[in-house]
Amino acid sequence: MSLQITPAELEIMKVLWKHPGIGASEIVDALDGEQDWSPRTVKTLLSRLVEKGALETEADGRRYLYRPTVAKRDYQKKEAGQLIDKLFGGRAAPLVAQLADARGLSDDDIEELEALLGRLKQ
Amino acid sequence: MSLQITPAELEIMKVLWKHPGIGASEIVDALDGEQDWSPRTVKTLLSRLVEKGALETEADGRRYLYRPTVAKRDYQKKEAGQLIDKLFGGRAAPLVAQLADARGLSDDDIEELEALLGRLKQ
DNA sequence: ATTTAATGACCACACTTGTAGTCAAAAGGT
DNA sequence: ACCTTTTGACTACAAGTGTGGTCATTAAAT
Repeated sequence: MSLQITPAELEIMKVLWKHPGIGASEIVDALDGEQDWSPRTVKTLLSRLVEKGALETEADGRRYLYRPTVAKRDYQKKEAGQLIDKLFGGRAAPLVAQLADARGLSDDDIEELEALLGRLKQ
Repeated sequence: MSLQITPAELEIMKVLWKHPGIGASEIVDALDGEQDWSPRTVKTLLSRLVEKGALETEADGRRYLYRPTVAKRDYQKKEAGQLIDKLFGGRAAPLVAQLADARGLSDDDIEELEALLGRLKQ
Protein backbone atom coordinates (compact mmCIF):
# COMPACT_ATOMS: atom_id res chain seq x y z
CA MET A 1 0.00 0.00 0.00
CA SER A 2 1.81 3.03 -1.25
CA LEU A 3 -0.65 5.52 0.20
CA GLN A 4 -0.16 8.42 -2.14
CA ILE A 5 -1.84 11.39 -0.48
CA THR A 6 -2.19 14.49 -2.62
CA PRO A 7 -1.91 18.02 -1.23
CA ALA A 8 -5.65 18.59 -1.25
CA GLU A 9 -6.23 15.28 0.44
CA LEU A 10 -3.62 16.13 3.02
CA GLU A 11 -5.73 19.03 4.23
CA ILE A 12 -8.47 16.58 5.02
CA MET A 13 -6.04 14.26 6.75
CA LYS A 14 -4.78 17.10 8.92
CA VAL A 15 -8.28 17.80 10.14
CA LEU A 16 -8.85 14.15 10.88
CA TRP A 17 -5.55 13.74 12.66
CA LYS A 18 -6.65 16.51 14.94
CA HIS A 19 -10.23 15.29 15.32
CA PRO A 20 -10.47 11.61 14.44
CA GLY A 21 -13.91 10.13 14.14
CA ILE A 22 -15.88 13.06 12.83
CA GLY A 23 -18.25 13.19 9.86
CA ALA A 24 -18.12 15.00 6.56
CA SER A 25 -19.99 18.10 7.64
CA GLU A 26 -17.76 18.63 10.66
CA ILE A 27 -14.79 18.39 8.36
CA VAL A 28 -16.30 20.99 6.09
CA ASP A 29 -16.77 23.22 9.11
CA ALA A 30 -13.25 22.65 10.34
CA LEU A 31 -11.86 23.56 6.97
CA ASP A 32 -13.80 26.76 6.78
CA GLY A 33 -11.38 29.62 6.67
CA GLU A 34 -8.52 27.33 5.73
CA GLN A 35 -9.77 25.96 2.48
CA ASP A 36 -12.65 27.34 0.50
CA TRP A 37 -14.09 24.11 -0.78
CA SER A 38 -17.62 23.17 -1.58
CA PRO A 39 -18.94 20.32 0.58
CA ARG A 40 -19.01 18.27 -2.64
CA THR A 41 -15.30 18.64 -3.00
CA VAL A 42 -14.69 17.54 0.54
CA LYS A 43 -16.88 14.50 -0.05
CA THR A 44 -14.92 13.57 -3.13
CA LEU A 45 -11.64 13.87 -1.30
CA LEU A 46 -13.01 11.75 1.52
CA SER A 47 -14.12 9.04 -0.91
CA ARG A 48 -10.75 8.98 -2.55
CA LEU A 49 -8.99 8.71 0.77
CA VAL A 50 -11.20 5.83 1.81
CA GLU A 51 -10.62 4.17 -1.53
CA LYS A 52 -6.88 4.52 -1.04
CA GLY A 53 -7.10 3.07 2.42
CA ALA A 54 -5.89 6.21 4.14
CA LEU A 55 -9.16 6.55 6.04
CA GLU A 56 -11.51 4.06 7.55
CA THR A 57 -15.18 4.62 8.10
CA GLU A 58 -17.60 3.74 10.79
CA ALA A 59 -21.27 3.94 10.02
CA ASP A 60 -23.19 6.33 12.22
CA GLY A 61 -26.77 6.13 11.10
CA ARG A 62 -27.09 7.69 7.68
CA ARG A 63 -23.53 8.92 7.58
CA TYR A 64 -19.94 7.87 8.10
CA LEU A 65 -17.42 8.87 10.66
CA TYR A 66 -13.91 9.01 9.31
CA ARG A 67 -10.67 8.11 10.97
CA PRO A 68 -7.10 7.98 9.64
CA THR A 69 -5.52 4.55 9.26
CA VAL A 70 -2.08 6.10 9.31
CA ALA A 71 -0.73 8.03 12.27
CA LYS A 72 0.43 11.52 11.54
CA ARG A 73 3.92 10.77 12.80
CA ASP A 74 4.23 7.80 10.49
CA TYR A 75 3.17 9.87 7.56
CA GLN A 76 5.57 12.63 8.49
CA LYS A 77 8.35 10.11 8.79
CA LYS A 78 7.62 8.65 5.43
CA GLU A 79 7.51 12.05 3.76
CA ALA A 80 10.68 13.23 5.41
CA GLY A 81 12.40 10.02 4.40
CA GLN A 82 11.21 10.38 0.84
CA LEU A 83 12.49 13.90 0.63
CA ILE A 84 15.96 13.03 1.77
CA ASP A 85 16.09 10.03 -0.51
CA LYS A 86 14.85 12.06 -3.42
CA LEU A 87 16.99 15.12 -3.01
CA PHE A 88 19.63 14.68 -0.37
CA GLY A 89 21.21 11.38 -1.26
CA GLY A 90 19.64 9.73 1.75
CA ARG A 91 21.62 11.77 4.25
CA ALA A 92 19.75 13.79 6.85
CA ALA A 93 22.49 16.20 7.76
CA PRO A 94 22.53 18.07 4.45
CA LEU A 95 18.81 18.59 4.76
CA VAL A 96 19.20 20.21 8.12
CA ALA A 97 22.00 22.33 6.78
CA GLN A 98 19.73 23.56 3.99
CA LEU A 99 16.95 24.29 6.41
CA ALA A 100 19.26 26.28 8.57
CA ASP A 101 20.33 28.22 5.55
CA ALA A 102 16.87 28.57 4.09
CA ARG A 103 15.01 29.94 7.02
CA GLY A 104 17.43 30.18 9.86
CA LEU A 105 16.84 27.99 12.84
CA SER A 106 15.58 29.84 15.84
CA ASP A 107 17.48 29.72 19.11
CA ASP A 108 14.79 27.43 20.38
CA ASP A 109 15.26 25.16 17.42
CA ILE A 110 18.96 25.01 18.01
CA GLU A 111 18.49 24.20 21.65
CA GLU A 112 15.96 21.55 20.84
CA LEU A 113 18.23 19.97 18.31
CA GLU A 114 21.14 19.97 20.69
CA ALA A 115 19.07 18.20 23.27
CA LEU A 116 17.96 15.73 20.65
CA LEU A 117 21.51 15.04 19.57
CA GLY A 118 22.54 14.61 23.15
CA ARG A 119 19.92 11.91 23.58
CA LEU A 120 20.92 10.23 20.37
CA LYS A 121 24.50 9.95 21.44
CA GLN A 122 23.63 7.40 24.03
CA MET B 1 7.77 31.49 -11.62
CA SER B 2 6.54 28.68 -9.47
CA LEU B 3 8.74 26.03 -11.09
CA GLN B 4 6.76 22.91 -10.39
CA ILE B 5 9.12 20.03 -11.13
CA THR B 6 7.52 16.60 -11.17
CA PRO B 7 9.29 13.48 -9.91
CA ALA B 8 10.08 12.23 -13.40
CA GLU B 9 11.39 15.63 -14.39
CA LEU B 10 13.51 15.72 -11.28
CA GLU B 11 15.49 12.74 -12.51
CA ILE B 12 16.44 14.77 -15.54
CA MET B 13 17.34 17.74 -13.40
CA LYS B 14 19.59 15.61 -11.24
CA VAL B 15 21.56 14.49 -14.25
CA LEU B 16 21.89 18.05 -15.45
CA TRP B 17 22.91 19.37 -12.07
CA LYS B 18 25.72 16.86 -12.17
CA HIS B 19 26.61 17.44 -15.81
CA PRO B 20 25.31 20.80 -16.97
CA GLY B 21 25.48 21.55 -20.65
CA ILE B 22 24.99 18.11 -22.13
CA GLY B 23 22.59 17.02 -24.86
CA ALA B 24 19.61 14.73 -24.88
CA SER B 25 21.43 11.57 -25.82
CA GLU B 26 24.02 12.00 -23.07
CA ILE B 27 21.16 12.40 -20.66
CA VAL B 28 19.61 9.20 -21.91
CA ASP B 29 22.95 7.47 -21.39
CA ALA B 30 23.38 8.92 -17.93
CA LEU B 31 19.93 7.71 -16.95
CA ASP B 32 20.57 4.20 -18.16
CA GLY B 33 20.40 1.87 -15.22
CA GLU B 34 18.60 4.46 -13.13
CA GLN B 35 15.52 4.99 -15.16
CA ASP B 36 14.35 2.78 -17.98
CA TRP B 37 12.95 5.41 -20.25
CA SER B 38 12.74 5.53 -23.98
CA PRO B 39 14.69 8.41 -25.51
CA ARG B 40 11.29 9.82 -26.54
CA THR B 41 10.26 10.09 -22.95
CA VAL B 42 13.44 11.88 -22.03
CA LYS B 43 12.89 14.32 -24.88
CA THR B 44 9.39 15.05 -23.72
CA LEU B 45 10.54 15.69 -20.18
CA LEU B 46 13.26 17.98 -21.49
CA SER B 47 10.75 19.95 -23.54
CA ARG B 48 8.49 20.35 -20.58
CA LEU B 49 11.33 21.51 -18.38
CA VAL B 50 12.38 24.07 -20.98
CA GLU B 51 8.78 25.20 -21.31
CA LYS B 52 8.60 25.64 -17.56
CA GLY B 53 11.79 27.60 -17.51
CA ALA B 54 13.68 25.09 -15.39
CA LEU B 55 16.19 24.49 -18.16
CA GLU B 56 17.78 26.72 -20.72
CA THR B 57 19.11 25.57 -24.04
CA GLU B 58 22.08 26.45 -26.13
CA ALA B 59 22.10 25.41 -29.76
CA ASP B 60 24.95 23.13 -30.70
CA GLY B 61 24.57 22.41 -34.38
CA ARG B 62 21.50 20.26 -34.91
CA ARG B 63 20.84 19.77 -31.24
CA TYR B 64 20.49 21.54 -27.92
CA LEU B 65 22.62 21.50 -24.87
CA TYR B 66 20.65 21.80 -21.68
CA ARG B 67 21.51 23.57 -18.48
CA PRO B 68 19.50 24.12 -15.28
CA THR B 69 18.34 27.65 -14.56
CA VAL B 70 17.93 26.80 -10.91
CA ALA B 71 20.79 25.73 -8.69
CA LYS B 72 20.36 22.42 -6.97
CA ARG B 73 20.80 24.00 -3.55
CA ASP B 74 18.06 26.49 -4.22
CA TYR B 75 15.74 23.78 -5.29
CA GLN B 76 16.61 21.69 -2.25
CA LYS B 77 15.99 24.65 -0.03
CA LYS B 78 12.64 25.31 -1.55
CA GLU B 79 11.56 21.69 -1.23
CA ALA B 80 12.75 21.39 2.33
CA GLY B 81 10.94 24.57 3.22
CA GLN B 82 7.75 23.34 1.59
CA LEU B 83 7.88 20.09 3.48
CA ILE B 84 8.19 21.70 6.86
CA ASP B 85 5.46 24.18 6.04
CA LYS B 86 3.20 21.46 4.78
CA LEU B 87 3.69 18.92 7.51
CA PHE B 88 5.68 20.25 10.40
CA GLY B 89 4.01 23.55 11.16
CA GLY B 90 6.96 25.45 9.80
CA ARG B 91 9.35 24.27 12.51
CA ALA B 92 12.54 22.53 11.51
CA ALA B 93 13.28 20.78 14.78
CA PRO B 94 10.36 18.36 14.64
CA LEU B 95 11.42 17.32 11.19
CA VAL B 96 14.87 16.44 12.41
CA ALA B 97 13.38 14.56 15.31
CA GLN B 98 11.30 12.50 12.89
CA LEU B 99 14.29 11.81 10.73
CA ALA B 100 16.25 10.64 13.69
CA ASP B 101 13.44 8.36 14.62
CA ALA B 102 12.71 7.20 11.11
CA ARG B 103 16.09 6.10 9.98
CA GLY B 104 18.43 6.71 12.82
CA LEU B 105 21.05 9.29 12.21
CA SER B 106 24.47 7.80 11.73
CA ASP B 107 27.29 8.79 14.04
CA ASP B 108 28.67 10.85 11.20
CA ASP B 109 25.35 12.60 10.82
CA ILE B 110 25.25 13.39 14.49
CA GLU B 111 28.75 14.77 14.40
CA GLU B 112 27.99 16.82 11.37
CA LEU B 113 24.89 18.23 12.92
CA GLU B 114 26.71 19.11 16.09
CA ALA B 115 29.31 20.95 14.14
CA LEU B 116 26.57 22.72 12.23
CA LEU B 117 24.80 23.74 15.40
CA GLY B 118 28.07 24.95 16.82
CA ARG B 119 28.52 27.25 13.87
CA LEU B 120 24.96 28.45 14.06
CA LYS B 121 25.34 29.47 17.66
CA GLN B 122 27.65 32.29 16.73
C1' DA C 1 25.13 10.71 -53.55
C1' DT C 2 22.24 7.61 -50.98
C1' DT C 3 21.00 5.36 -46.86
C1' DT C 4 20.88 5.56 -41.93
C1' DA C 5 20.61 7.38 -37.45
C1' DA C 6 19.81 11.11 -34.35
C1' DT C 7 17.20 15.16 -33.17
C1' DG C 8 13.55 18.42 -32.10
C1' DA C 9 8.52 19.50 -33.02
C1' DC C 10 4.23 17.91 -32.52
C1' DC C 11 0.85 14.47 -31.09
C1' DA C 12 -1.46 10.70 -28.28
C1' DC C 13 -3.51 8.62 -24.50
C1' DA C 14 -4.43 6.77 -20.04
C1' DC C 15 -4.24 8.04 -15.25
C1' DT C 16 -4.29 11.35 -11.49
C1' DT C 17 -5.80 15.48 -9.34
C1' DG C 18 -8.64 19.59 -8.26
C1' DT C 19 -13.03 21.01 -8.28
C1' DA C 20 -17.72 20.29 -8.30
C1' DG C 21 -22.56 18.72 -10.18
C1' DT C 22 -26.67 15.20 -10.13
C1' DC C 23 -29.35 11.81 -7.89
C1' DA C 24 -31.65 9.00 -4.78
C1' DA C 25 -32.30 7.62 -0.02
C1' DA C 26 -33.02 8.82 4.47
C1' DA C 27 -33.60 11.87 8.56
C1' DG C 28 -35.83 15.54 10.63
C1' DG C 29 -39.08 19.46 10.97
C1' DT C 30 -43.84 20.67 10.98
C1' DA D 1 -47.63 12.26 5.78
C1' DC D 2 -44.99 15.82 3.11
C1' DC D 3 -41.00 19.05 2.27
C1' DT D 4 -36.29 20.16 3.14
C1' DT D 5 -31.72 19.08 4.18
C1' DT D 6 -27.93 16.03 4.56
C1' DT D 7 -25.40 12.32 2.98
C1' DG D 8 -23.12 8.95 0.16
C1' DA D 9 -22.79 7.11 -4.73
C1' DC D 10 -21.89 8.15 -9.15
C1' DT D 11 -20.47 11.28 -12.80
C1' DA D 12 -17.89 15.13 -15.12
C1' DC D 13 -14.24 17.52 -16.89
C1' DA D 14 -10.09 20.30 -17.47
C1' DA D 15 -5.25 20.42 -16.27
C1' DG D 16 -1.19 17.94 -15.16
C1' DT D 17 1.74 13.80 -15.57
C1' DG D 18 4.00 9.46 -17.25
C1' DT D 19 5.05 7.25 -21.15
C1' DG D 20 6.01 6.98 -25.71
C1' DG D 21 4.78 7.36 -30.95
C1' DT D 22 5.17 9.96 -35.83
C1' DC D 23 7.43 12.96 -38.84
C1' DA D 24 10.47 15.84 -41.15
C1' DT D 25 15.18 17.54 -41.09
C1' DT D 26 19.81 16.95 -40.97
C1' DA D 27 24.30 15.04 -39.94
C1' DA D 28 27.11 11.17 -40.53
C1' DA D 29 28.59 6.92 -42.60
C1' DT D 30 29.49 4.49 -46.58
